Amino acid sequence: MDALTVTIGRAASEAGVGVETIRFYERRGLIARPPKPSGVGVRRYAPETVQRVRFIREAQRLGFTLREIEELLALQADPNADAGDVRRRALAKIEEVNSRIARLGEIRDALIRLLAACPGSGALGACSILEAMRAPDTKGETMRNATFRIEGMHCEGCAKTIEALLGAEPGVERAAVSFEAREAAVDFDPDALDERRLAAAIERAGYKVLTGVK
Amino acid sequence: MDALTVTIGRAASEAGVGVETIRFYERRGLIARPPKPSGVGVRRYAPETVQRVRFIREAQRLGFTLREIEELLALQADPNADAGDVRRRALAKIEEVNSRIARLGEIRDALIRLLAACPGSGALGACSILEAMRAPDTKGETMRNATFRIEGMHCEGCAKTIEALLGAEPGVERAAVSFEAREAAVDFDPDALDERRLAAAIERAGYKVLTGVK
DNA sequence: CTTGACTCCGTATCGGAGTACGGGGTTTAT
DNA sequence: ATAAACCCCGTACTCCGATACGGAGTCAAG
Repeated sequence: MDALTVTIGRAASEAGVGVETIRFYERRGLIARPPKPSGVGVRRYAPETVQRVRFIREAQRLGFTLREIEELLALQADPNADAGDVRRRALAKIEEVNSRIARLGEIRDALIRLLAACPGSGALGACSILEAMRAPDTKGETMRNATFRIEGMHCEGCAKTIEALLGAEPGVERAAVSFEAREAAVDFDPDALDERRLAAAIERAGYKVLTGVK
Repeated sequence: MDALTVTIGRAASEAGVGVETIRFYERRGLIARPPKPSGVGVRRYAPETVQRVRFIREAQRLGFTLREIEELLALQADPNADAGDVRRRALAKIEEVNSRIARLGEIRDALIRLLAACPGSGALGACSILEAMRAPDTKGETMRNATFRIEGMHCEGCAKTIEALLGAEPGVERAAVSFEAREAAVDFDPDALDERRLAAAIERAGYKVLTGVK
């Protein structure tokens, strides 16, 4: 019973986590599970394990996921690893955090605009906030957009042909066909026609539309 | 077969979601499941349902969770509801988003500081970023903090008594006992003593410590 | 009237990070 | 020596928002 080793409960409280969290990290392979002395009894954790758990928590605080932390730990054990690898990861994380902040900023701005336009009390029917949620975004409102994956095009000319015939369908506002991507993007009025009709139009020209494309 | 009603696939594509999403919302009770005509066959969705799904997506875009959206929808159906209720929710959401942004901002700043201090390449042992994760925070480093729930205190005097005797234990840096909260918070040196000893000290004075308190 | 697409419905799975439970065995303080 | 606290381990559940699967039934175009 090495005085430097500790039981799981002690290790957990020293690292500032729950016992179950230690076990969870073991299952995830983030920390090693120390062997039981002579097969039965109580495991004892080395101080390095506690350090490792602290490392994990600190990295989490910095926004890294457990999966990423796994990689950082692997890096630490890799003799060929370079400090630049860690630096690149930190940089990527900053980018990621920045884009999450930007996204949240957009949300906040939209909410603030709604709040500014809101009378603040009265009947719900007049609530401009609910109103805004009912009528999404006020642009491209009635148009629907569909994308088709097309087989059988031989050249740019085929693409232009399809583009023209899609544009000729009543209700189609805009049609773009890419020969390279083998795809067609169509903006159309859902009251006038639907995806099926558009696909049929393409097939009538001798091409094949793969179904189930998002 | 009312021309205004649509099948689930059509409803989904009009609302810009997948078929499974519609079903999921039905299970969650966010939208009503239309009855099947004469018990079998295919359900038909009213346009209001599509509107409702659009509302849900728009509210999601604004940062509301499905649970919150459920409340917004209930509000819409409530004749006693007021636009102020919606306004308050929007405001609370803004606060929430702001605090998430602030949290992410802290993370980003910490990462930026680490990156600034980082040499950028070389051996991993010298990586200041990993180093910072190994040694969390550089303040209050060796002290441990514990909280105890205490039964048997009669007045503020009891709390002061416990506070004094905890402070007298070797290794205790700071002890605060709240009579109102029935709790003690202790900062102590984990190398000198542990929670058990502190609890024992409290019990020696005639109080009861409830175990398993986080 | 066939064929292919769509629908029905229940159940299972994902990902991320744990938390909870239950029926044992082990330690430790008194 | 005994009770209280702690540990072991596997499995299941939590939250959140979907997505996927599979076998059977239904519908519409050609």
